[in-house]
Amino acid sequence: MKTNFIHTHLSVDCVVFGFDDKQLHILLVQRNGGENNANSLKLPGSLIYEGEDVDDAAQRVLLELTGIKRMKLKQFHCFASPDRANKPEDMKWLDQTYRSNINRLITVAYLSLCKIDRKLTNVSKYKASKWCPISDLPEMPFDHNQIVASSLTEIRNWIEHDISIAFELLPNKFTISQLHRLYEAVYDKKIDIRNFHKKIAALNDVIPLDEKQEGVAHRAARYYKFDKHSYNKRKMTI
Amino acid sequence: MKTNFIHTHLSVDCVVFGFDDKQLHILLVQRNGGENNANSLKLPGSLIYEGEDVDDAAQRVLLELTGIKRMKLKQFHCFASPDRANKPEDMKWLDQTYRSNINRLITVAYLSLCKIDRKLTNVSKYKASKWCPISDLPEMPFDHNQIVASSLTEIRNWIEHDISIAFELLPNKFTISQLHRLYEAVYDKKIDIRNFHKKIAALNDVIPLDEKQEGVAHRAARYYKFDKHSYNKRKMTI
DNA sequence: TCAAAAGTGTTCGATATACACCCATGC
DNA sequence: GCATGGGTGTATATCGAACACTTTTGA
Repeated sequence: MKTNFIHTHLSVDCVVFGFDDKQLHILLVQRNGGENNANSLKLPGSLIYEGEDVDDAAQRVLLELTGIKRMKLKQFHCFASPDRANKPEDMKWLDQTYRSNINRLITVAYLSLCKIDRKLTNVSKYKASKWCPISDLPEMPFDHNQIVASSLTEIRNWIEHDISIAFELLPNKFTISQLHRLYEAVYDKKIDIRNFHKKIAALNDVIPLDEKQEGVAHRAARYYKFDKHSYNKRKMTI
Repeated sequence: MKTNFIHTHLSVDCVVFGFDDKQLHILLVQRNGGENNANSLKLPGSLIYEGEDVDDAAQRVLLELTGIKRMKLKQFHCFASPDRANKPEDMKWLDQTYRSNINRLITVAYLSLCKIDRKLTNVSKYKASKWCPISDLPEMPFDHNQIVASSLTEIRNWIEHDISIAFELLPNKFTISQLHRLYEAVYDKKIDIRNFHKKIAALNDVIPLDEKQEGVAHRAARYYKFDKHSYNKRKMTI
């Protein structure tokens, strides 16, 4: 009985969302060490270090991936199916990568957000990272496809409880139309534009600027900004 | 660098809520093996077995604790602070209990629900279990107090997304008044009783019975039941 | 002048909130 | 008859949903 208790390797995997004005994307990395299966993309992740909290491990993965410190992130689920890491190619990759006899791998999944046009300074082991539209994801190792699927419902909940995260996906100056398309992408449904304007106008922390688009072949849209500080202060006091 | 990756022991801990018509309670167990600190209560939990998913481990803990199969349960957070298991008395208890050199212990926390007057057939290692009101919890080992604190916001979210779980906390036949007190306890605020009646009347799956209270020193309240099957069917089709 | 996207108000129904009195029962 | 909790209705405010035309700009 006692001997049935196991210790296990624990990893974090990060689902980093981006938005390109049309659809949601996810940041994937090349699985390195697997030269033979060259087009093998996966979620960025890592085993946790000794003395490292899982939140810190996720921050570390994101820093190595993007060069950005203290990104917004949210733990959303622990995936621990005993079958999740037992495909032969996945076991082989684990052996090659960590040179450690990994009998079982459990992962804690995180959501994060990144402006898609942000320059990423990849300081990590990853050869390359790539934005993939969620409508056209490759088959990924382990249960990464399942993790992404469940992250989609999570990002909706998150936005509902905290609008400020929507603005992590947009440029600092954005148009209502961009925000509108983002919401349509997140909720995967049409949203009436007039009602949407009203809703945004009611938000004190989304502030219209005097600036407008230039050089567009149609009426120029006004730019807005999001006042993070005032939003956070307001949130505190409620 | 590679040697910094660790494997860790992984446990599940369950926060089982009950309701006694006045306040929420949590089911705690005696920490066994700790004869010297006799009044040491903790959350029921266990290390996971080889080949066991965390959800299954939580189900197993609940079965051993209550004798009930397939209780409703919900994973809500993974607690992995490196400091969470380094109090001397906690380390000593781990050694005694698992006879295994546990360098680090990470836990996945679960919410569950149980009718407080249900007879529990404790088939487990636990000497005793005890319902404790959430307003008067003992100091517990590890970060169990913190786990309980965060479970409180979780149970609100859960009820909001799935009313049916409220009825896991009440007898099969209940009065509106009981349900009302439950909601007041969960949200920790007064709720207008007339509006509450209206709200419940609008729920198709809360069904008034012909039966009433007997032997009470005031007007007898009507009993209601919750039609789980019709609720689930309805939920499917939406 | 045309194409393309921006911007703008009103109405309606549903939902949440506030609020106070009579009813049934056992003692 | 009184103490205790059960049960009921109305008015108002708020929110979300539906719906179509005019404006600005570059090509």
